[in-house]
Amino acid sequence: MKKQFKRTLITTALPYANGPVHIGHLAGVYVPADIYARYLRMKGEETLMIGGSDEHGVPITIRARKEGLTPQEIVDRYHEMIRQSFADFGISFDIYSRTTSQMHYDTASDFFRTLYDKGAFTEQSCEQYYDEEAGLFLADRYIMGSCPHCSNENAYGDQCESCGSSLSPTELINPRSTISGSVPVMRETSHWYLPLDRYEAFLREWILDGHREWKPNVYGQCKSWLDTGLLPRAVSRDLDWGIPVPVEGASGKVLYVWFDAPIGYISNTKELRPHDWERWWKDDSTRLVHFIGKDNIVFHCIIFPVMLKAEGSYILPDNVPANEFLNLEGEKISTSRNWAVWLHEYLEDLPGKQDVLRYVLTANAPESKDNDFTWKDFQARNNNELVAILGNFVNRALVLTAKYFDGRVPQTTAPAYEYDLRTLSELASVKAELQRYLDTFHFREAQKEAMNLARIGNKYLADSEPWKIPADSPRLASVMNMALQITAALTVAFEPFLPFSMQKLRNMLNLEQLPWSRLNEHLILLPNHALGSPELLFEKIDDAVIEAQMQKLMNTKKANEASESKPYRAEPISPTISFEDFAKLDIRSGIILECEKVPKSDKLLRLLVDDGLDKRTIVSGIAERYDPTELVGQQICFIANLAPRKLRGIMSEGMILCAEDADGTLSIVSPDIKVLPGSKVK
RNA sequence: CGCGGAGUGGAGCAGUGGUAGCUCGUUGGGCUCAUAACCCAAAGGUCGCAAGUUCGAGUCUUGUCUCCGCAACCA
Repeated sequence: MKKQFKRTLITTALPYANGPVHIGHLAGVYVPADIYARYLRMKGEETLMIGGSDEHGVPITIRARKEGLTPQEIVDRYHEMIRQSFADFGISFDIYSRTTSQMHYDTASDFFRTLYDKGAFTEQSCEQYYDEEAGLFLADRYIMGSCPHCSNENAYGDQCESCGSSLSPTELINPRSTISGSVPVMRETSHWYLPLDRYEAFLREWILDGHREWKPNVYGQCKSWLDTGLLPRAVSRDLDWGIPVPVEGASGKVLYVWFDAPIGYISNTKELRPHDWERWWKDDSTRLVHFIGKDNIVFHCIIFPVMLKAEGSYILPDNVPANEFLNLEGEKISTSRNWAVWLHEYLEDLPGKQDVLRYVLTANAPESKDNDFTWKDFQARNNNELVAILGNFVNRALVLTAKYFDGRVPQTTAPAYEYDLRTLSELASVKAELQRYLDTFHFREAQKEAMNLARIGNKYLADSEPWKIPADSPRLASVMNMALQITAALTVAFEPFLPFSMQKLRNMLNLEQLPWSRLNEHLILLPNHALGSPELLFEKIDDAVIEAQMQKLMNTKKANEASESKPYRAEPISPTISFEDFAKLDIRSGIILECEKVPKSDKLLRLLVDDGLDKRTIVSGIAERYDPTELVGQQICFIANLAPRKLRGIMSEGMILCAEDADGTLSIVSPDIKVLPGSKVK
């Protein structure tokens, strides 16, 4: 049984305010959400579309520090930029707010407090690095030290940017705080956790049984999380940028950004509708729909619903139409590598072409798998579809009317031709198909169906050949009347997809915006209605324009290559050590007796090594370079007195010495003549 | 055997048991009102591979290969 809803609340993923937005954002989330919202509004359904910037979290504080600004200054800048981009592209938010608003602070605080008072959280302690001088706990990114792999002295606590290894802060050698420069100490801290594991049964029933209609990528991802088993998730952090945890004795702690952000949907609704927001969030005749990218599935299908469920008075999402990712010219869009088409730059280079991008991104939307945006495809879709089919039909209809009827809608005459009736019935079926696709979030197909309407129009003109009909024939009047009615229907069918162009088209028709229900009417334009002046709806895009864009990307690529493959320079030599320090190292030669790949790992080999006294197991990350079978019998050098360490469950007793080339290629260090196992290396 | 998604004519996609479709591109023809646009027609696919269920499979089952993403991981 399908549930009857009275209104729809659409939320869009909150973009993170530490950079501008690009075509991937638009294609994955905002264009589909906007199409859906416009469609519902045209149908006269009560609809809200909520958006806003996500402005907390560690990366923003790091960017602020790097640029010598406050986090607030950073988010002010990008919030404004993002807001402007969305406005420019006609994303029709009812509100676009931000998570640094007072309303959001209050709402998120209250939400946390309610769950806290209900005992919905658990509290756990753990050890974390603490900066005594600055007086705060350090997030991974705030700790630097020497990389244990490549000895780069400026590795971060979560990653070494020199060798690309991902790290945990405790691995760093000589860790130091990036805030004060002091040496951090381990200190116990405690955090609140949302015990997701307690909600497994609820989630299983709600999603796996109750929402089989969700898209395969969403449903599959949820099922996988549930089958793996859920763990309690921390909802607080030791940080000074965020919403303070509203609990006594929790100073220095803020809400984890992923706890805070989705509540932003609620805060922003409240800000927009202070008096009746609860109708949108707490009335089960409201339908809640989250538009997101695939990276956010777990937060919107698991964590946020659990938060809402734990609070108790909120409705849950009815659907979460998550899209996959959009690539650019065959490569992943990357902010840090500047591999993107930025919305603000697009509008500078191609002014007035918002709808072209909207059209292309919808036609090629990553609805079921990752898709690729190419400038060639962009040009082809503009020239062959928007210009040649839609724009051209409109132009034909208007130019002919201007020519034969002085720009006034001619009187249609009965009896209607059989061919006219058939064309009218096609209009009705276009409407039905459009609705079917829009209702199920198949925007790509829906847009194609709208384009069919223009095809029907072109075919109607070609078959009816009004240019061959005598000027005084009543048939000419009814043919042109029909062509104009189809044109008017186009303003309805394309309105959700191409709002700017349809406004332009309505001006040409001297027509106001119509509700969805009138899409299949054939009497939209009344006889003798004066049309506005015709102009071109879309323009062809020249090769030169496309080449300029591709050149821009090529330049980016070159710049990236240049910075990546800068002339090789060896790593700086580490600080001088004493002979005593060196003597602490016990380096030996050995012979590999056995060798096999460690299961479930990409890079690890488990080696059994004869060290002259005994056999020892060493795990080494060389599987990508060496075939296990060819290593047996190979002489190696290894550090014999290194503290053992577990790797993927196997205790590794030592470290193989390898030379690592600039490109990361590994080469085992080996004595060049046969030596006895256990021979000292010095 | 960590998890999920995807593999359908040159390109991009639809199609969850009953004659394999759509858009673009290609080729040929028509038209000339229109931004050399439009209309018609044709060519082009053993639906990744293999086995199975079935009267019948792109569609269900099992196995397998490839691509994408996530996770893990590099003493």
